[in-house]
Amino acid sequence: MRSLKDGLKFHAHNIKAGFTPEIFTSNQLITLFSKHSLILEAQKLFDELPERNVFTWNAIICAHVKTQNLVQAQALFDSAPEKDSVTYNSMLSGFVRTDGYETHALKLFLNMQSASDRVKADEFTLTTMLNLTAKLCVPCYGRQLQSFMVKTGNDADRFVTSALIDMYSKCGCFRDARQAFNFCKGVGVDLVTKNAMVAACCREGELEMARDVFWNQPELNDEVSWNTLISGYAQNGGGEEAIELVGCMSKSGFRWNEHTFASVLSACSSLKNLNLCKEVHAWVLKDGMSSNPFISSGIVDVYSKCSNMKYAESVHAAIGLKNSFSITSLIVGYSFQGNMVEARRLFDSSSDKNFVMWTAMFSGYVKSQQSEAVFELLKEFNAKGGTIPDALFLISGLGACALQAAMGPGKQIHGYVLRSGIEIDEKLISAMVDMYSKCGNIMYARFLFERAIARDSILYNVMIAAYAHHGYEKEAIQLFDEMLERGFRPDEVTFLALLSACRHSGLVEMGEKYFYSMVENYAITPGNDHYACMIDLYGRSNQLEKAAEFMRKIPIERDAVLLGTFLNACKISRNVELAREAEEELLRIGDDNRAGYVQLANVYAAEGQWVEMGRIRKKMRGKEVKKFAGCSWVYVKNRVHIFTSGYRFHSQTEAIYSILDCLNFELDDMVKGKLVLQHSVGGVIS
DNA sequence: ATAGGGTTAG
Repeated sequence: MRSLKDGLKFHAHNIKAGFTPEIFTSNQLITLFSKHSLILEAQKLFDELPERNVFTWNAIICAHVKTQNLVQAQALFDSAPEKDSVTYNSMLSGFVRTDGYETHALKLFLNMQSASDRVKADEFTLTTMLNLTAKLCVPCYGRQLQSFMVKTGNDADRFVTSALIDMYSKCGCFRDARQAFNFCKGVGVDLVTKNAMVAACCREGELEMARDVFWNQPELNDEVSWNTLISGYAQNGGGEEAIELVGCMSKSGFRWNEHTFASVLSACSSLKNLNLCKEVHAWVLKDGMSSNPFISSGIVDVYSKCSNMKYAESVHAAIGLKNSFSITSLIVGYSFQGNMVEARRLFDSSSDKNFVMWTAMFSGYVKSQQSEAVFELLKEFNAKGGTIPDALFLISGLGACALQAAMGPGKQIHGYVLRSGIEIDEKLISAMVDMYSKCGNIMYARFLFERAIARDSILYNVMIAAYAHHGYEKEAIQLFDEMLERGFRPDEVTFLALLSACRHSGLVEMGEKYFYSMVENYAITPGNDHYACMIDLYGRSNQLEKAAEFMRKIPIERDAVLLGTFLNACKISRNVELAREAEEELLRIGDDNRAGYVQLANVYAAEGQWVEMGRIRKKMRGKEVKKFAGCSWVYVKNRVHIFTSGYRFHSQTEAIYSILDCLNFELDDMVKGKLVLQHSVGGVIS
C-alpha cells in the first residue's frame, strides 16, 4: 500500500464489503491520507474506527500538526487515553513550528518532566527544543538544554549536535557553535552536522573557515553542502567565487536546483552581471522554475539593479501572483534612477505592504533628497496604524531630517525612540548623532555620543566628522586618538573627516601627517575627496606651489570637485597660468561640472581678465550651465521659510531686512570692540 | 508503523 491510489482502492473495497481491517492497516491509511493532504478523509476514518491504539492517536495528531491546525491537534492530544514520547514530541514540534504557540511549547516541555506525565525527554525532544531556542534567539535556554543533553546522555547524538550548532549560530554565539562542532569531530563528523557548521560559518561571514570545513572529507558533501557554501559567498560579497563554485559543483557531478540559481542571482545582483542573469533567466524559463517566487523575484532584482527596468517590469508582469519581493526590487530600481514617481506607482500597486517595502520607499525619498515626501510617508504610515517595526524606518527618517537640517522632526523621532523602547543599536545612534550634528546642534550630538553604550567605527566617524564640521578640530583629533586606543580601525571616511578638520583650521602639517599615515600605515587608497581636502589645505594657506606639486602626483583620474578646489586655490594665489592648465582638464572631463565652470569664471573675474571670463561664460551658455542659487531655510512653527540670495518675496521681507540691518550694525560694533581689545592685550584672543 | 537536522530573495 505504497501509493495513494492503492490506498484509496483498498479503502473503498473495505467500505463496500463492510470489512474492518487490522488496526495496523488503518493506521497506515490515516498516515497515507495525511501525507497527501486528505485531512478530512483521515479524520473520518479515525472517527469511524471501532478500535484505536496509541499509534492511531499519534497518526491523527500528526496529521493535524502538519496542517497547522493546532487547536484540533491539542483537543485530540488532551483526550488521548494513552500517550507515549511520540505523542508528546509530535505535539511539541507542532507548537514550535507555529508562530504564536511558543509558550505552549515551553509549558509542554516542562509538563513532560513533571511527575504526573512522566515522559522521558529524548533526542527528538531536544532537537525540537533547540529549534525553539534558535527561533526565540535566547542562548541561555540553549545552554541549559546543552547541560540537559549531557545529563540525559544525548550529547553525542548527530541530530541533536547539528541542532545545537544551528541554535548557537542563529543566536549569534559563533564560538559556542564552533566548540560544539569541534567536540563532535572527535567521534567523526556526519554530513548534516558538517552542513550545519558550513552554514554557521557563512552566517558569521567566516568564509575561509567555511571553505576549510567544506573541503575536509569532501566525499561526504551533497548538493546541500554545495548550495550552502555558494550562498555563503554570494551573500558576503564573494559573487565571483560563488559563480566559480557553481561551475565546480556541476563538474563534481551535482545538479543545480532552485537554491543554486537563487545564489547565482544574488551574486549577479551584487556584481551587476546582466549577461549572466539573462543566462539564468533563459535556463529558468526552460526548466519551468519561473513559478518559484525566490527565483523570479531574484531576476527582477538583477534587472532592476542593472537599471534595465523594461525587462524587470516584464518579468514582474509575468509573475501571476504579485510578489512583494519583486515589487520591492522594482521600487529600489526606480529609486536608484531617481524616478520616485514610478517607485510610488509600484508602492501604491501593492495590496500588502511589508515593512521592507516601506523602508525601500523611505530610503528612496531620502536618497533623492525629497525630505518632505519622507515626512508625508511617515504620516501615512502612522495613519494606517502601522507600528514601527524596527530601527530601519527611523534611520531613514533621521536621514531626511539631517538632509534638510530639520531638528524639530528629528527630535520627535528621538523622542519616539525613547518612548517605544526600541533597541538603540550603533546604527540608530549614529543616525541620531549625525542628525543633530547636521542640524547644527553639536551639543546634543556629543551628549548622545558620550552616552552610547556600544560604539563602532562608524559612530566614531560620524562624531569625528561632526566635530570637524563645527570647527572643533582639537576634539576631532582627540576622538581619533581614542578610537585608535580602543582598537577600532579607521577607514577612508575617518580620514576624510580628519582632513577636513585640518582644512577648516589650516593645520597643514597635521593634515599632511594624517594623509601619509592613511596611505602608509593603513593602506587606504585616497580618493578624489581626500586629494581635494589636501589641495584646499595648501590653497587656503597660500602654498600654491605645494598644491600644484601635489596635483601632479595624483595617480587617479581627477574629478570636477578636485579641479574646482584647485581652481579655487589658484584664485586665492592669483595664479592665472595654473588656472588655465586646470581649465583644459576640466573641460575635457565632460559637461557635468557646473561648479567648476563658475569657479573658473570667478578666477578670471577676480583678476580683471574680462575677456577670458567672457570666453568661459560663453562656454557655460553653450552647455546650458546654470549655477544653482545657494539657499537657506528655517523652520518656524511647522512652516519652512526659504531664503535665496537676493530673494525679496517673503511676506515679511521688510521686517526681516530691517532686523538683519540691526544685527549687522551690532556685529560691526562688536568686531570693532574686539579689535580694540585685541590690540590692548597683545592679540591673545582665542 | 508514528516524531527530529542543514541550503533560498528586498
